[in-house]
Parts: sequence; structure tokens; C-alpha cells
Amino acid sequence: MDEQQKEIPFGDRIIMHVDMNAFFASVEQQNDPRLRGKPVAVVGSSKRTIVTTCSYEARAFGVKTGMALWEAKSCCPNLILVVGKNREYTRISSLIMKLMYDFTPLVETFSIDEAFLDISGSLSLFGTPENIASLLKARIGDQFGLTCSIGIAPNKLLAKLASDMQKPDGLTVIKPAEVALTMDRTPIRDMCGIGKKTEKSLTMLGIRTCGDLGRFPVKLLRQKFGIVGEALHLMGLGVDDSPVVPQEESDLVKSVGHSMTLEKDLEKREDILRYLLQLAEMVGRRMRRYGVAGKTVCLSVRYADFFTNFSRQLTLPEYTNLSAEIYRGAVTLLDSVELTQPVRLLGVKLSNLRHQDEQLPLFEGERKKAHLAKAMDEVNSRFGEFSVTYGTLLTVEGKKGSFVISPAWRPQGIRKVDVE
DNA sequence: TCTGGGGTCCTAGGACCC
DNA sequence: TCTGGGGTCCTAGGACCC
Repeated sequence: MDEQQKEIPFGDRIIMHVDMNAFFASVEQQNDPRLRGKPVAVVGSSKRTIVTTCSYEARAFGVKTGMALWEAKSCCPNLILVVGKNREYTRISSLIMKLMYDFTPLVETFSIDEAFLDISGSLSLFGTPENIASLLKARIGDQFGLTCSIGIAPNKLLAKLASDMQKPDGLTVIKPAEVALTMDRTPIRDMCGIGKKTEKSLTMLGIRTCGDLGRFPVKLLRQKFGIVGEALHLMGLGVDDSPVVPQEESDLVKSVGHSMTLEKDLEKREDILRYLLQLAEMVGRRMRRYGVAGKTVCLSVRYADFFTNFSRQLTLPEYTNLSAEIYRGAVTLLDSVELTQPVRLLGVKLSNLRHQDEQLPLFEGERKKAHLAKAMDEVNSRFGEFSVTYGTLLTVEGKKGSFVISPAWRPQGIRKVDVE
């Protein structure tokens, strides 16, 4: 009897969710022993940045992700601010993901610090799910000095819920027989996919726990939320059939974009154009690195009042990944609106993507442009961001890692770099 | 002294085609 | 006389995630 229970503690599927604890801040503490045991917040480099991640020591003071710096400082005057090192986090992240492949080929990267593993087929090699979790935790701890929280459940939805239940360094298992009780005890907001707004709407229907949600008539949910109502019903029941999709099988990325909150709110068209050019260049470079081209350019704007956001999009006649064409699209969109306030944030995005044709463009002019872009990309990837770029972007104002560009904008537009 | 940046998915209306 | 219906593409906005 005991043996049988051990062998089949779950149904067909056993899914694990791994969530690195305070990932960025923990990496910083690991790399710099002086930060260990101290309240640390990882932040961006610009003046108007926010807390990206903070250490558990900082959380004890009430510091939270998303807080403005002044707010975080007022919670915790001794808070140590560290400017995030994205490359380092990406490097560690991919090494950790690599460890996971030792236990199953079915690893889905959910974000830089989270992954789902389908370990249904791994038990004969490694024993119980709990055993796999312990092994993985031990390896991550030994090799990187980092902790994670792990959830194990019959599906992704519940595995994610479970990993959230004990932090840091937790291990939580939800077996099929425990699902109903867990749903009754779980507030709807804890479920991945139910945010602030949905919580409010559901609360007005008298729904507070996932259990309530599961018992609520689907028909009414469907009336109020459409297709989402269907999904909500299943969430309430703890049902989720979605598979763990490994990287190799995942779809082509759907959009590539960059946005930036400006150091100062801008009003002048020429100032705004300077940033648009830079954003377009950043988007174009990544597109070319991915080997994709896109057709729809989207410009987003946030006004100084912070609450007014809008976007305009434009579908081009041809696919492109050239910065100059992305820029041109963004300028067209900018000129199609009348700005009524100073601008706080600008964003440029390219969507409607497809793999780039390997074949070189047909016309001589197009070929030259493609060659130029490629040469610039090569230099940039060898010597770092913006070593070579369009004329107007050349001057970077001191600060390392900041994207502030020179006020020396030449309205003539894009001056090409001489690569010959 | 105010509140980042990278994405995904869904909706709803309009244009246009058959 | 008073007007179908399905499909696709496009645009703008919103909810949600880390």
C-alpha cells in the first residue's frame, strides 16, 4: 500500500515550478559579501527609477518591488541601492536553467528567475518529486549560493501557486486529493492571472476564494467576462491542461520593443525625435540579432501627468528590421498626434514579426543598407552598446549605463556612419 | 519627491472582401 | 423596399505577468 502511494502520488502529470528568491538582490549579495545580511535594493540607473528587486532584509522594512526610490528610502533609510547588472543576471539565470535539464528535457523558462519543469517521466531515475526538488535546490545552493522556492502539483497553475506559499527556500506540494481544500483556502488574488481589476469584479460578485470561484455558475462568469470567464472557472477548480513548453518548441517572439522614461519631461519635437531614433536603433539591433523582421511599428507615449498613456501603430507595406525605417515609422506616428502635455515616457515597438529571409534584398540600395546595419551590429557587439551608431546618438553624457544622449541633435536626420 | 521596462493575450470597432 | 453573414486585417486600449 505504502509502496503504491509512493509510486503514484499524483495523477498523470507532475509539474514543478521553481522561483528564485529575490533573484537580482541575491546575486548581488552573493557577488559582494559586504551586501550580505543587509537591506539591498536593485534599481535602474536613471533618476526616475524604481525598486526592481530587494533583499529579504529590505522587505522586513516594508520595501517592495515597484516602489519609487524616495518611498523605499523612507521605509528603510539604510537601504543600499545597487544598479542592476542585466548581463550578470542573464548569465546566472541560463546556468541555473541548464541545471534543470539534468532532471528533465521539459523545462519552460517563464521569466529570468522562474521555470516550469514537467518531471512526470523523471521519477524512475530520481525517486520522488520531493527528492528531485531537494536535489535541484542543493545544486543551485552549492553552485551559486542562491535559494529558490519550489512548488509541485498536478499542473502549472497549481505548481506556481504552491511555489508562492513558502518563501524563501520553500518546498510545497499539492497533491490531487488536496486540490479542493487548497482552493477553498486560497484568496482569488493569489492565483496567477487574477489581478487587481479582476479581483475587484469578482469580489463584487461575492467571490473571495478560488473555491468560491470554482462553485460560481460558469454561465454567469461567461456573461460577465466572455472567454475569460471560462478560464476563471477552470482556475477556481484548479484545472489547467496547458503543457510545459521547452524553449526549442516555443513560438516565434511576437514583438520587440523598448521604452524609456525620460530624465526630464520633453515638449520639443526635436528633443523627442532624438529619443525615438535611439529607441528605433535599439529595437532594430535586437531584431537583427534575433534574425526577425516586423511590419507594424507602434509608438507609445506617457504624458507628464503619468496617467495619460496612449499608443499609435502603423503597418508598413514591407517587413523590416532596419533602424532607419523603424524610426521613420515612429516619426510618422508622432506627427499624426497633437501632443497636449510634456512627454514623460517614449516607447517604440515592432510587431507582426516573421523570420527574416536569408536571401539578400533584391535592389542594390537595399543591399547596401542591410550590409551597413550588419557591420554596425558587429562592431557594437564587439565593443559594447553604441560604440558605433548614427551621428546624432554619438555623445553619451558621462554616466555609465545611462542612455542619456547629446542635445546636439541635427534636424537633418540620420547621418550614416562611414564603414568603408 | 512622486510611481521602470520587457512582454502576452483579449476586446471591440471599422474596412474590406466574398 | 430596408438591408445577411463569415472571415481577415488593422487599430487602440486594457488586464495581466515578472
